[in-house]
Amino acid sequence: MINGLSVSGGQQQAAAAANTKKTKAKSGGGAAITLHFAYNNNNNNSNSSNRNNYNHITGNKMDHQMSSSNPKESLSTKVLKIIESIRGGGGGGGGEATAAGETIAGAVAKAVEEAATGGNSAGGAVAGLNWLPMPKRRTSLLQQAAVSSSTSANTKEKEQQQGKNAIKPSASSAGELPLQPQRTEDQEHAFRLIEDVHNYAKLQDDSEDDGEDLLDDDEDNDDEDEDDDEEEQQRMAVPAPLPVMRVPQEVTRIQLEDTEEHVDVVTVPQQEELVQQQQLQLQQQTAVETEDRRPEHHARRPMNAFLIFCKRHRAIVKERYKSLENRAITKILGDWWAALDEQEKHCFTDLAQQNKDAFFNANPNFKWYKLPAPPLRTLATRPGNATATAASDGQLIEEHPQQVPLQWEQRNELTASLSAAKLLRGNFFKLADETQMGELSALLQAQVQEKKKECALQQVLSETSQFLSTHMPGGTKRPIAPQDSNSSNSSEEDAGTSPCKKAKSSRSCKGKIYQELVNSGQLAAVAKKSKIRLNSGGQADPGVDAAISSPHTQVESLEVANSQHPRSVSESSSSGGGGIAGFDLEEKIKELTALSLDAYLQRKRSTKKKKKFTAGKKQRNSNSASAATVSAGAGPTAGAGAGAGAAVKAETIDLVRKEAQRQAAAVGSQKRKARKESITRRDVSAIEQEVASILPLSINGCYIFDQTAACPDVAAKAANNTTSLTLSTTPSASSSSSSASPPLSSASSSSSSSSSSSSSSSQAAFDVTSTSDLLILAEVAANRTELTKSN
DNA sequence: AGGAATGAAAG
DNA sequence: CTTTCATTCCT
Repeated sequence: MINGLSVSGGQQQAAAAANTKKTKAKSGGGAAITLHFAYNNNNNNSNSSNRNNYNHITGNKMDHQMSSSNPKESLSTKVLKIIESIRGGGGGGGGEATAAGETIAGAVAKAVEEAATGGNSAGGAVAGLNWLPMPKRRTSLLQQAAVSSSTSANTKEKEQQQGKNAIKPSASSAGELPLQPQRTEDQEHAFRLIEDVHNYAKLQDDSEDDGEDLLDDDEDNDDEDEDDDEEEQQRMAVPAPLPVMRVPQEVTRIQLEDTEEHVDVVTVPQQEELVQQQQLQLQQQTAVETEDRRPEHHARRPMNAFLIFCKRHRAIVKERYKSLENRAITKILGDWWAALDEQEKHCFTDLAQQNKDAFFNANPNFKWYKLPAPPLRTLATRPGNATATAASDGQLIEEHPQQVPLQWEQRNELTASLSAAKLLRGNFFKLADETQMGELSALLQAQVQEKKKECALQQVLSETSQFLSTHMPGGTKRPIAPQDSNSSNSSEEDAGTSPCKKAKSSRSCKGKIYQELVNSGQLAAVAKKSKIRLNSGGQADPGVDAAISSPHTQVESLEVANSQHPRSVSESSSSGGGGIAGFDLEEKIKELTALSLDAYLQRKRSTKKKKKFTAGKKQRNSNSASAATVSAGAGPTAGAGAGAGAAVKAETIDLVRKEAQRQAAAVGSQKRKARKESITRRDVSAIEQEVASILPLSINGCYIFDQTAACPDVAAKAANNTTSLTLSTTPSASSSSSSASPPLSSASSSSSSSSSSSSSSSQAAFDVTSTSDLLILAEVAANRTELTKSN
């Protein structure tokens, strides 16, 4: 029943959206208002940063309207009746809906009024939506659905019309009209249409949809086909009156999933212009999302421990060495990983194992080898690339997807998703009943934005760990299409199963939430309120951010993180093992203790020193010139940190290489040959060593290495280092010193290393100064690579 | 059985 | 391109 209501609303809205040309202003406006209202009530918690403002605004408007307009019982009653009638076969759900309807009757009536003003019945539907068990997301979903429908409607309408005949147009017209009977017939048609739509959707994917639901849609569709036909029919029944094909799908998705509050944009749109703009944006976003989503058809391989490690620490390393190329960072990460103890690795390996288990659980059929080598994501999934590549891929995939790829995991996911969806539903209901309802009432009565935010935040925080985190993906949709796309598919249902996707989604949401919190300054309060897990989960982000953002505190933060996180990690790991609850791989990753890069560097230093002492004495001879230069540069700079090491460091290169080799050998984890790795590792080790030697200086000097500006000392040191480095490098071979301009780093290093293995560009490395350490590092890295290559 | 190949994340 | 790792395919 409830679903039906929501569905109806969604349809209407969708229809309105579809009709945008015609009745955009009225229908859209009314729908938007109603949506807003609903959103406010339900989503208070949801958090979204921007939304709050909009929501509040809308809420205020709503209130005014509410107060001003007398509830039209007749309308409300009609709506209720209609809903009931729709529910008809629904059964159990009806009772709840009715009860809720009574309580909310006033709201509904108001909504109806609004709708009447807008010319749409959407208001009623929306009001109905408010109660819907689906807590936050539903409303948002509904909104999204409406939006997506509007956006997608444009695109899909054609297809639908083509495939489905004229039904849709009639529907659109009907959609404008208030809810009307003939549901049985309509329903039937709707069902048929829906099925068709599903088929289309499968083919086309979810491109239109939000970004979240792709998998869900697929799953839903499949489920429908296989299992959930009945449920879907019931659900679908509501939408039937409205012809729009897409809406039903979206609605179903909404029900199952709980996307999130993307609606922000949607919420605002009372005015035509705004609506149109939003629609445009949405369309673009949706397009991007759609594109992104498609590639996901194929389940991605679960990340291994190392990748998880990279995911967790890449940002940290990158933060420290901004100038370094991603590849160089990867190398460092690889070396770092190699340097880690089993215990340290255990967290990651364990998490990887869990993730893998969950993943295979989710899709038992998954095969590592996708023989046909489907287009897959490659670049497409990537955030930056997503659009262009995704588009092409998406098209390709669209046609094929189901046909070929069916095999993969979809079915499995579907099955799993069903269970997950059920679980989610149950949870949602609980959530809706407990949290939101109370808040809704409270909100209705007293509307304090702050309170709302707090409540929302609290709830979000509390819930985030479990559901929201998993579902959140859509929240960020608009701003960040790619992530959403990734997370979107599996996010909901996968909650139980597909970690990766969820993680992404959760991330973005959390990030937003966190930002909001920070902005509002309520973070602390919220954290306190939320407590425990929230702290681990919620703070995890902040902690990371803080660590990254504030260089000074980095070390401390890292330490703190280590101290704190371990608990969380242990908890997560332990709980995760049994917990199951959606595997938020991201959360877990975040929770994983962030190993301190400093510790790693120090280790390296120490190892180097030791080796140097031992081996250094023996072989100081080899490259005296280079060593001398290096020592000269490094020695002074090293100062406090390296201290004794400085002089010793002079040996550098040869020793470094040897050490690298030794380390590689020592690592031994490698099953395979030393092969390239030895080479690469050599490079890496060399780079790291150099970096370490250099960095310590900066670190010691400022202790916080803000990198760029940081302290004057740092700059000076950087200059020194650069010179020394350049010197050291120059003698050997080419000069990586691309430093021409500050922005060099990656480009320069890459170019130098790749392009000129020889000494093509030996120029002024001295310029660097500005970027300081990072640049130096980059240069060093480049030099290393060159050196290794040359050698 | 072992080597080669593949792809997972992230720029 | 780059890392490690897990997996599969091929010889």
